[in-house]
Amino acid sequence: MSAPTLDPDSVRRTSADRIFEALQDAIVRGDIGAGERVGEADLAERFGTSRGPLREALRRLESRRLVERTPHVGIRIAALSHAALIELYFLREALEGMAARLAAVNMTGDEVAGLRALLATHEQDEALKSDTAYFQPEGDFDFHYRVIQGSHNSALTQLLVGELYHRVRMYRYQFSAYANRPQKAFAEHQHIVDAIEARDGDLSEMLMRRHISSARHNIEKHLKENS
Amino acid sequence: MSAPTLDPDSVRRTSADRIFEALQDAIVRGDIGAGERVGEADLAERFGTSRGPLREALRRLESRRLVERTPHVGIRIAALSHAALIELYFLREALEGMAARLAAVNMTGDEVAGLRALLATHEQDEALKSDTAYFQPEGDFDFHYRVIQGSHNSALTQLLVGELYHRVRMYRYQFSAYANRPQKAFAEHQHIVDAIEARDGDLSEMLMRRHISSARHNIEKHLKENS
DNA sequence: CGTGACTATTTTGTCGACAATGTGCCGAAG
DNA sequence: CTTCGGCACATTGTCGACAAAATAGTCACG
Repeated sequence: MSAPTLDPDSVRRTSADRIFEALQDAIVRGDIGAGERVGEADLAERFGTSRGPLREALRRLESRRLVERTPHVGIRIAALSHAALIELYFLREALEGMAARLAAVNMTGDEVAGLRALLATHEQDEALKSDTAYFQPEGDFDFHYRVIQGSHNSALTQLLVGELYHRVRMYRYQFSAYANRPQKAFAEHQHIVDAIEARDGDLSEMLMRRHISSARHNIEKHLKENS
Repeated sequence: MSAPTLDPDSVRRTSADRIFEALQDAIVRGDIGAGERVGEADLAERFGTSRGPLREALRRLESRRLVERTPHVGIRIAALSHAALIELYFLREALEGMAARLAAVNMTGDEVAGLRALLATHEQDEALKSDTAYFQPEGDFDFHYRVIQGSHNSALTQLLVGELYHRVRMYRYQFSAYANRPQKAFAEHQHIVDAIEARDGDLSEMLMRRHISSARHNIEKHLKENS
């Protein structure tokens, strides 16, 4: 039963798609420095393809604001600024607050149960790493991702997952001034799930907004200290 | 003083940019029917260019959700659905509510004065057309556009202007089930400006949310009647 | 008569070459 | 010595041709 090419989607995956993902990953992780100027020919050779697919990947990254382009001049990786990061968190507050409100109404019983199970696994991880006091980003993303999906509003989901989250991840990787408040964040996640389970939309939104607002304040504090 | 090439930006305008704008306009206005399948070669010939720039324009339209693409199959103009339109208005409620709140804090005195002046011109137009009871879309967009800009939050502005508004315009053109409540909308605009001028962020957000919510209810009513 | 596989056509994906534009360097004039 | 102008280089924009994939039509078989 082990088919030669078992990937269900990679068959349909075009070369531009692969470059897009690889490049996005490289940018998010900081392998290519923020603000750095890059040439199309270099990148094409680096990823083993021609300039055609590469340009398509770049266009997509441009629309996600991960690269900036000026005609006839070239492209550069998006520059990171403290102000832009704060703006992003204000956006998240409004959008994920809305998501939490909708999730309280629209999430199915199974989805709520899944969210609870996710928190249970986090609790175990947390118990183990309570000393290091380091909240691994992936778990946090998982939680927020599920709440967003739970809104059952596809326009909202696409906006958050497809546009904003990559930028948030980029900042998380490259400004290490983050989280370090795992217990608090975990407790807040719990309260949010409680409110969703109680189908209390108002409370869910309020708790989510406060959760993200706290994260923002934490970031602002770190940024001020390190400058 | 009439220079030969007086355009400040079109010098730097690439062919793909022109196609992008032209195609976007054609889609928004409905010259190309929603849901219709289109071939790259046809479009390229239709716009008098080759497939290279056209594909770049299509990628951009795809990221704005105006066209949908499946690899190796082709592209089709985004389909319009009632559900998607309602989702869009919920998004606007959250985002423009946030914009109004920020505008109340961040708008300069000149910007507020400009907003007042805009409403004055609307009032004149409105007085003339009060019988036809038809609120021209451009004026409404102008108002919302200025409030968004007044937020002085570039991430928010780019999101609303660069991603959402074209879709809203598309629905406005193609579902004619709209507005027909010019006096009410105009009065709501006035109240929003009042709140902004008073630097009352809470009230500004509330009024903007209610304004958009009313528009949504109006649309829902129209949609129900025409089906 | 219906269903399945195969082939042919159409459409998209990819590539390399050419043209156009912007940038930086170099030299000459003030 | 500084500044303006022109030239050469490098990079991006555009184009046409080729390759790969999917759809649709057709034919044979049950």
